[in-house]
Amino acid sequence: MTTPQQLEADLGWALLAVLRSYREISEALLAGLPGGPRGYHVLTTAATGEPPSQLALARKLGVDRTVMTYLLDDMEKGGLIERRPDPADRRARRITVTEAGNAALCDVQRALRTAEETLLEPLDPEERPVLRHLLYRLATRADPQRTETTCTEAEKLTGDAPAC
Amino acid sequence: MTTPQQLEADLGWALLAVLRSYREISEALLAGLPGGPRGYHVLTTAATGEPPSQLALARKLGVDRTVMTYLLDDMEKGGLIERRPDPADRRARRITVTEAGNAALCDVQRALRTAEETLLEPLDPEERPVLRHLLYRLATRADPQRTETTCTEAEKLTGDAPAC
DNA sequence: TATTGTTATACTCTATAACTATA
DNA sequence: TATAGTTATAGAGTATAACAATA
Repeated sequence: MTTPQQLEADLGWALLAVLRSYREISEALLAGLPGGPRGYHVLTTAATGEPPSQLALARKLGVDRTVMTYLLDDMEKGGLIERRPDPADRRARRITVTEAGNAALCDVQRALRTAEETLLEPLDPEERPVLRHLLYRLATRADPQRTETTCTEAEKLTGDAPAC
Repeated sequence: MTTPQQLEADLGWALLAVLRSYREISEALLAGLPGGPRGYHVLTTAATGEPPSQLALARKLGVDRTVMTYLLDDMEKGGLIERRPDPADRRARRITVTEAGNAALCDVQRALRTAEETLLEPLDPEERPVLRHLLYRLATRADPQRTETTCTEAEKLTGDAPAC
């Protein structure tokens, strides 16, 4: 029979399986959002700090810049983001999140928080933050610039009311 | 500023980022294998226990059965697997791993083991098995039948020599 | 000359539908 | 009638190439 060490050897399989579960439970939540899961990542990235260029967004999400054009087209039509000219470089466009975009982001974030806890339910309550912490440290190692929007932060940037 | 709790909130992002790193470092390893990452998963699944049907494999990998046909075509051409008629159901085919397939599986598994440790290097040595364990428990929750091939087991099944 | 963003095109991947053979 | 597997076709998603504007 296989030992626990051997059972836990296939890290890639485990990662993929967990991500697949995550996608299943979050799919419904993100279905209404223009751009889906990617649209959500664009919102979280664009809502924090300096409005990023399209190219910076594309690199951060790991997609081609042409894909980013189509994605932002949808999100702009949906009223979630705006393309503003970069005063320092007239080739580039800065992606800013609209009020509606911030509202949508907050809604989705709250729903995702619940969905994530559902995903982690098989673990003991004290194990859940451990997994989050370890995963996050690995993830930021791969992308050290990463910072995350919180609802309150997003609202500060737009000068918006609470609601979140 | 964001607190650690807030920073670690986006589980989906962290999972995806880590999986992306994993794919980067394993890409080269799996490039030569017919079927790539999926071919590897087919090998690990088919090398353990009863040779599965194509449909069972498709469900386990989360792909359409037509995709499985093409995937197995490539792997059969590459000499890694064989399609054998199921004696109990002449519609179905049992996928068995050839000797060459087992050898390839062992090679890839050994290389992946190293690659995984590279991925986990940012963590302290005692944290690495913790992450593996937590991820694996979540993953098996989603797919409770999961068992994993070990090289020695695969060799037992084919009556093969060690080499791994 | 290189870079940002857009558009058109081609390619890859995946799913749908129709078929054969079994059950 | 339903299921396992195959094949052909259509669709979605993605990348490549060419372009305009700017650096």
